[in-house]
Amino acid sequence: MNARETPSSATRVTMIDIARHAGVSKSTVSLVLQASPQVKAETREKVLSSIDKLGYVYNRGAANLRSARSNIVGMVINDLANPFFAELAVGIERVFHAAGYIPFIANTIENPRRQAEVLRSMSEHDIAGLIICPARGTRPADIAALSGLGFPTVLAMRRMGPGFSSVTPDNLRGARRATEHLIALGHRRIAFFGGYADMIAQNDRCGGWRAAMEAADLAIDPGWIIEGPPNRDCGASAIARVLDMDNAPTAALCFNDVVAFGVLSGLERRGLVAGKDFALVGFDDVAEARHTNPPLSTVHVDTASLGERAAHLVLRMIGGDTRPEEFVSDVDLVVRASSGGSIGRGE
Amino acid sequence: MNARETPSSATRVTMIDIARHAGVSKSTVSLVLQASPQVKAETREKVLSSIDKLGYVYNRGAANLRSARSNIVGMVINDLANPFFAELAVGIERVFHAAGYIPFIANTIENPRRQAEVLRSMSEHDIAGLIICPARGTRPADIAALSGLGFPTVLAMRRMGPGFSSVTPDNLRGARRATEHLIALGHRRIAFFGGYADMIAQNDRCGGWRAAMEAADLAIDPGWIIEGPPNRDCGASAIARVLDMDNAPTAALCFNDVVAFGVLSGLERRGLVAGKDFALVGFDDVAEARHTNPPLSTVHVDTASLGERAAHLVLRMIGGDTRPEEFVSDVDLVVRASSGGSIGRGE
DNA sequence: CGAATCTTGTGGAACGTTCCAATAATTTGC
DNA sequence: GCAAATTATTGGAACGTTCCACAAGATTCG
Repeated sequence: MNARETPSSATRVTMIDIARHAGVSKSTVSLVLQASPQVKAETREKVLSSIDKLGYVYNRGAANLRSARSNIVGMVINDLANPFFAELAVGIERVFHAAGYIPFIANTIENPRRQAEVLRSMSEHDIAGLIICPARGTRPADIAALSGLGFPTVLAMRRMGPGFSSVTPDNLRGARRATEHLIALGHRRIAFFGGYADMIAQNDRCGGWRAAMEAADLAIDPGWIIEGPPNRDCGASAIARVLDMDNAPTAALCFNDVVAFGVLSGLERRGLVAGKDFALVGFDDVAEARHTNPPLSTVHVDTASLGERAAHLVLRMIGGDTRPEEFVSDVDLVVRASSGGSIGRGE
Repeated sequence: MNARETPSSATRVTMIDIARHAGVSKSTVSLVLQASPQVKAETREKVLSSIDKLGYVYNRGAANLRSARSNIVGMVINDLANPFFAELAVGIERVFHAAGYIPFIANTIENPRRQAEVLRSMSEHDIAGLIICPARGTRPADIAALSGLGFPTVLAMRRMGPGFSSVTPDNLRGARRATEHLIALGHRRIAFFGGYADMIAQNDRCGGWRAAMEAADLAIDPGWIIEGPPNRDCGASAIARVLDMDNAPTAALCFNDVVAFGVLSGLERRGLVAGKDFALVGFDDVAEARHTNPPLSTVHVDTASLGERAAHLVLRMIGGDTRPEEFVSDVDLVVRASSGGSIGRGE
């Protein structure tokens, strides 16, 4: 039935078996598998057919050990359940796959200890390169230590200054434009929800918001800045908290879309509707943002291409060109219904 | 400054270097690293300190080669951009990480050729086990071939009968209950959107819909079944197509939430609102479902625990207990606004 | 036609571990 | 205080590749 010999015994088929079966040396088999041009077509056929007959499967671990070259790359994500990071991962994976690399993936859930564990595990596996979205609390020294490990590293969604490759959206500019949009709609009291001050991305986005507020001569109530994990719950509780203030804001910029989704449910729970009773803008423009109730105004990030860019950068560095590069991708404000028309005006 | 000697030269630190530095044999170093109880505490300390001083990093590839045991597992997902699969992946990754395994991840985007490529790549890396959500068009023989490769395989979201381990939600029952819900609301013409008939999951979900229709003695117009890829576009175009029929349905069950999201935008584009002008139910209950406009009625799947279950199953099989298990997880109908009140009643 | 060159193929060492059998060091029992 | 038993440690072979230096045969060329 099956042309292949079923290897019922536990021993695996190796290059040596192929060599014996094809009547050549193991070196020749190796050459064939590396598609070396210096083996005669006829010999190649013989070897290939033996490989097929015996059901041989290449052992990349052994090859890697001997050649000191690996086709494994690492991908450290801090929140894979956030659609933004999932989209990013998809872009990265696509490029790596096309280039013949296969990624380890790890989800740190913003936990530095977990991050340290997976980084160690990945180095033990001798990865050729790494893309990492550093968990909150990662110190620059932690990243710097990676460079001693012998593989190129690209930071995603977090810059670390010259000397480190990174790929980020233009957080500051995006946040600033989103805030200006709210101001133009007449809002004077605008809040910022989500993220922690010790996260660089939060710093930039919050900084953009602050810059816009200051440029418009608007005072900032410290109570309008609600820190928290970048998830739905954070958004829901932030909006609840802020609406009870004396000096309640009439609009908010969120650290990201997921936080904004939480705000949406928080508003709904109080019978309020975004875009009418409260103006809301997110950040990232994940696919779901256009389907929310109401559709979410947000800062569009070209996520997939950001991921692809990161992957290409790693590949370039693996290729020997190790010059670091800091790539900042352009962003766009996408106005949908959640930032609304004209409430809060005239105040 | 740094206690570690910076290995400026290209040669990596190996167990032999540690052995030399600690004044023991490489075997002893190996024993220490395997936490063998048969090495004296004092020796262990010596070795550990040398490891720390020289900045040694364990080479799992070499270990794996010699011991024929791997701590890599494979995870083949067909659409990581779908939040459902992302949630699934998170659950799986969590369990594997805790058990000391590290996953390769690959996104097949429903492409069998890509799937074949990644499976080959994973076998070449000698994975210890595999969880796969088979791409559309995967034949049972393709999966059966995997079992000859020497690692346990668990199917996720697709059964393949006894002999194969799998983990799936109760698709048939979920779809049936969702449809009964729509029927109870008075709908008589109910459509089914998304997926292809050659996908098992679609078969089951569509089958559940059909069963409920038949049980209620409702005729099915073949035009109500719109096949397509399980993504937003499919939902958007399906609703557009169906609303122009003579015999237009007043409600629809979608293959999954993402398709339902597309229907939501399709409806909006025509100025219709789900739950009022058309009743809509999704499947999966991804996190975003409660934030859509209007919130989506859907069949709740306990995704994370489904993923965890799959991972535990693989681990059990790696552990030597290779009895296959078909796990079917319970589902629940979650009624939100999109399935609405009472339109379409009375025909 | 002999040397040089090119083409094709080869055997053995090496990669960094684990495993095994054997030895060395220590403790126990009487 | 000596054999036996136990505990700690060790050297070398092995895992499945790639790499290197070399060799045998074919071809070119003046």
